[in-house]
Amino acid sequence: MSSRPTRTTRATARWPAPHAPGQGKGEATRQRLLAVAADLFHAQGVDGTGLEEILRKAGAGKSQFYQHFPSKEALVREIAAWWERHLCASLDEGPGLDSLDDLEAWLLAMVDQLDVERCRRGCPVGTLAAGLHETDEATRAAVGQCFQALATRLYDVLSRLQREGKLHEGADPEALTHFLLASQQGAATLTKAYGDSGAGRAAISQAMRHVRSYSPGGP
Amino acid sequence: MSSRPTRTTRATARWPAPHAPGQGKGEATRQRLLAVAADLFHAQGVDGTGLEEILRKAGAGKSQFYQHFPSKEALVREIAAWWERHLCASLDEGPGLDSLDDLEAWLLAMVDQLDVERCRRGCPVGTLAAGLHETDEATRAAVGQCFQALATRLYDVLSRLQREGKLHEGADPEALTHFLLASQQGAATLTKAYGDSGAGRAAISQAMRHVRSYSPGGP
DNA sequence: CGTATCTTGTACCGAACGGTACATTCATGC
DNA sequence: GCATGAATGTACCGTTCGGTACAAGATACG
Repeated sequence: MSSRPTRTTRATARWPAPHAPGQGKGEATRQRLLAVAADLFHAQGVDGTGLEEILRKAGAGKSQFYQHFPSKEALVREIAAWWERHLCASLDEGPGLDSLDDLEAWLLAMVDQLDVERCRRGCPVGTLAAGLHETDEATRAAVGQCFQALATRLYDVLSRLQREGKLHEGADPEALTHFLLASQQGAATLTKAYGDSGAGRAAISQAMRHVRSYSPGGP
Repeated sequence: MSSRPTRTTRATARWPAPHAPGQGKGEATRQRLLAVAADLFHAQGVDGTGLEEILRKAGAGKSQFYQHFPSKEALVREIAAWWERHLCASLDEGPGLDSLDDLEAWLLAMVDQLDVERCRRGCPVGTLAAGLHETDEATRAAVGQCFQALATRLYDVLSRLQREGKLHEGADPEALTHFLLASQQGAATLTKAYGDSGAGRAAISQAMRHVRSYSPGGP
């Protein structure tokens, strides 16, 4: 391993201060640890995943892990933030949700993803939430913030649609935000429990029917 | 193996066949183990709960445990069935859900229960579902069956309301069943993640608004 | 009482857990 | 080349894990 191509006598700026966060080989290891942990936590839960397994699949040693994270608990919090970054980025960078059809497509795309995983996984964030212990307040806050961030995006979409006249004035964007997020979470839970996405799709379809009832064109 | 069923000289009935399911001191221990495990799994998840902790809180030894359950995994499956029994019983024995108001009250009562637990727990069955590992098919089936049983009850209620004219003919009781179950699950997840039941209540309130849209009297 | 059977407590197993210590390797600025 | 400090590999810590073995205690029948 190691390689390190690109030696250049001048232009040292290429190897820019090891551990100046954001670059260097260590940062790559850190990102690998995060990605592997996110995947394993998603597949088997936090308590069902040992550090050793994460380390093995990321090809890292324990000392590397503890250089980047003070504890497994801290890693879990970072994983919550990791999902927040990834999910929000896919919302912010996408083409934007400009209609109720877009919104429904976005929700159904998440169920499609569950199908790709053979309906044996749930929502990654929901899995983190369910795995919280009663006393672990710091992690709960991190997971809550992740949902909060998603809710904010959803709220922005709904209130913009309302401003554009695509949703009645009487609609309550905040309530609908919680409603859609809950539908999504519940759909993921049922999909995983049944090992089939049929019930989840039906739930989301009904949920969107409700949202459309606030559409000027009628449901 | 063993058993020794119902020898009767006369009136041996006092010690009625140890392990003839349903009586004896062993059965009481078994029930204590089930109740303690159900509570701990609910609070900290399956993987977050060790056998020793269950044993300690139930005041039992390991040999007692392994007399009743062949493994921890089998215990988890029994816990799924345990919740199925308890939740269905509370539905079957209750006064019955004879109106949409009853239905909404039932859903909100579950959120009330979350509040009692300071919003630090989710739905007990949903927690089991989320804790499933990708490969643990037997347990997934047990959890799925628990949801299925609840869905059946819900479906019966909705189709009866429809038969009684309290729901349009156009309503789809099966789809609404999945929809309500998902809303309930999602509400529980959000409640636990936020540490607050506000969002969950809003979601359920919106969900019932949708169901009521199929009510003849209008939403 | 004697004995057979069931029930219980506890010591123990190997493996895996989260976490620490520390010596080595590697890249880099001087 | 050399010193420096980050990056890495690995051995090890005490604890807990799920599960087993087994001896002592309790109970019913002859």
